[in-house]
Amino acid sequence: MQNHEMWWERCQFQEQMVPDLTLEDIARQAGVSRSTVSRVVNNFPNVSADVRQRVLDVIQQTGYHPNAAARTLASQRSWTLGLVLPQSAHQIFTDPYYPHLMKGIAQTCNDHNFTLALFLVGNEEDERKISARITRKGLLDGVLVQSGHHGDQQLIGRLVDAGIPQVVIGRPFRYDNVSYVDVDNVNAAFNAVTHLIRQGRQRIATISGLLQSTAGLDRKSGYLKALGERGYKLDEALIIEGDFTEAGGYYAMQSLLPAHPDAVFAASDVMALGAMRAAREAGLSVPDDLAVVGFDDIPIAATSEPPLTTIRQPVSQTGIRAVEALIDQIENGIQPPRHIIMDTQLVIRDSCGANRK
Amino acid sequence: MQNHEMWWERCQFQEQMVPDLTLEDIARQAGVSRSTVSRVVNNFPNVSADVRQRVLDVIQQTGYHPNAAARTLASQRSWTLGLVLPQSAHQIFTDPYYPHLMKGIAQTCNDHNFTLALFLVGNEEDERKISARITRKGLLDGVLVQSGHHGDQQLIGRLVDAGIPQVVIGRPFRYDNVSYVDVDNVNAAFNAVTHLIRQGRQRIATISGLLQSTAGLDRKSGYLKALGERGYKLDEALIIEGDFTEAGGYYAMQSLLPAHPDAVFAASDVMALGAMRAAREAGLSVPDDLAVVGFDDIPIAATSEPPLTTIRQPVSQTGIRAVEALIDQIENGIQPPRHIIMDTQLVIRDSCGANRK
DNA sequence: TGCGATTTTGAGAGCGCTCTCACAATCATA
DNA sequence: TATGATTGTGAGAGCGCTCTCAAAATCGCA
Repeated sequence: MQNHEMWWERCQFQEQMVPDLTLEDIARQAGVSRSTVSRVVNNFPNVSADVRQRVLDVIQQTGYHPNAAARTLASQRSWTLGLVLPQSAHQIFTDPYYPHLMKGIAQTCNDHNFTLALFLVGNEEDERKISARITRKGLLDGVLVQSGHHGDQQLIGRLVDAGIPQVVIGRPFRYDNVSYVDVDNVNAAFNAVTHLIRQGRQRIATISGLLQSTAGLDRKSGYLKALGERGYKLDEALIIEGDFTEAGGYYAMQSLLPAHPDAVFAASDVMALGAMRAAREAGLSVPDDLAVVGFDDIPIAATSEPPLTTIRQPVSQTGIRAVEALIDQIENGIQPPRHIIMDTQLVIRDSCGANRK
Repeated sequence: MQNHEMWWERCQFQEQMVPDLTLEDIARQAGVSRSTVSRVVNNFPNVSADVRQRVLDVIQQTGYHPNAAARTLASQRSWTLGLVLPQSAHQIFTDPYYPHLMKGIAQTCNDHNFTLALFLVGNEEDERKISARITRKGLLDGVLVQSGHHGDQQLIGRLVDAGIPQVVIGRPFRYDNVSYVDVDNVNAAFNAVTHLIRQGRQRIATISGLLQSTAGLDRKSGYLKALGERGYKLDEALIIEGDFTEAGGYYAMQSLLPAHPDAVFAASDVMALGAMRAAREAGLSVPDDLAVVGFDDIPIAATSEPPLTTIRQPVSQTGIRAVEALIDQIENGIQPPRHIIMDTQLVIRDSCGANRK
């Protein structure tokens, strides 16, 4: 296959319903062999201009489309990529992270003329069914696994064992031999907390993400690193594990309150929102009594009361890079695993106190 | 194919990486013919118990998985469903509607052993590529189109012309010959507005959805119907078209303010949130000065200030029903189009004023 | 034990495409 | 014009499975 942009993507849709045509039919009507039609269809060179045109005309008139299954069988390429969103992802599926990720992935697949197959694994049984389907040949050329959660390691291992090209989105727990793309969570959290330190905050708490996830772990590391570098001494009372939900942030903040923090870094915006709700209910003013920094830059972060200072991560971009890495792996064979780390950006709004007069 | 729950979904994953096996290989090792292995693999009856066991053993040992492309080619069934989220959907992709819809769809596909292929169409070019890919044989057994937007009618028409089994999610503009499943938007809006009337509100405004969408249109109809039935006379100054975004709701509310509404029905929660923000900035108290009802019941609706009264729609359930209808159509052939309408539920919280002492 | 009915098994013809290989046609060069 | 290199075209063997049809094995019952 020489050129991924195929003629039928340019061709106008045929209005009338056509009987199922085969290469053979086109060949007969154009007075050439099956091989020649195949060459035209696949944009191969070595077809004389007039023959090519004759074949294209017949194709145009008849509204012929090649059969996907037959091509896949003969060429051993399905032009389909799988995207697996595991159990952990399923639960927090209302997080705008996923739509954005999927948007980047779907768009990139489309650009490269790949079809995207989506697998949401909800439970153990799903996982069984899905791994069987994925490891089956002739369906997928490669797989993207959104992960970073502890429970997803098995699936990743299976794909490695099956020798299926794979790129993980999010840092996996064990990442020998696996390519992945992740945002730089450690640095992002480091920058967020450093920013709070520069505001003169003394008692900086954190509502971490789930510590079964590498994102949760890494963001906590960044928090600790920032405090450590500035000589703050560790206070366990200022650290609590959240679960990436609004309610989780709310309750986490409530239990943080007795330790009298004057700032909090939440590992997600929805948790930050929950934390602000708890603070508000406790009569604390944000940012005067409590500075808050979130993570994600979800849409409502800009319009919350007060607008939320947060970390913006390039989610779509992450998806794009993952697809590109996967396609590269498919086309050029297995290579040393690549670890792609995406930069983040601190978006300063009002909740951190930096904009006060 | 007698039974959709296939043996390989039950079978344990083979640890070692196996060479690509074919039916032929299994047949040879088990000392039977290809046909017999095929029968075992597909759970056909008419295979003696001992032979079946012998074959299953070999399959188990070798870790054989049938080739998807070969089956599709031979059986003319791909066991894959397409989900198309058109242009309009793409833009408002942060709406939690989509994740929930996809969850229902993906889960149901998995339950029925179908693979789900996702197509996000972002622009004209995408649409060309995607329609070509969809109408190609051998890739999809049927297609779900999330629609209800004016611009999506072309795609639906193409699929009808191509004779591909299809179920539309959301009421299409022209729905002759197309099956669809939609929530009862008219009634939902009717109930929401009737609820406001019962609270004694006199000047009830609406921030409608995009009127290029049937959802926007139908919700506005419900609003008008409720007012009409109670003898309220139409005041154009109380009606404004929104765009389903927070900012849209905010500006819409601002332009509604001069007309002095004492209640507003917003066609989506995010718009309701925007409206409340505008009201707050204008010094209006919700619900005392302005009662607000939204639509969707997104997660933050429960924790907004004040908590938002809204319409809960069975989004996942809608996806489930759509998949089931599509599979039915695939298995039992084209039938008279079905129109499935889902009920909604009014969730009363504080923003409508019903819970005041 | 024999004969028809039933069940189990195998042979083989596709499904619609790709791709190698050989042959035919064209070209450049001497 | 002869010769080899190059380009254009066709024949045909798969790819791995399904499914029909017929043969073989088994069964029921007289």
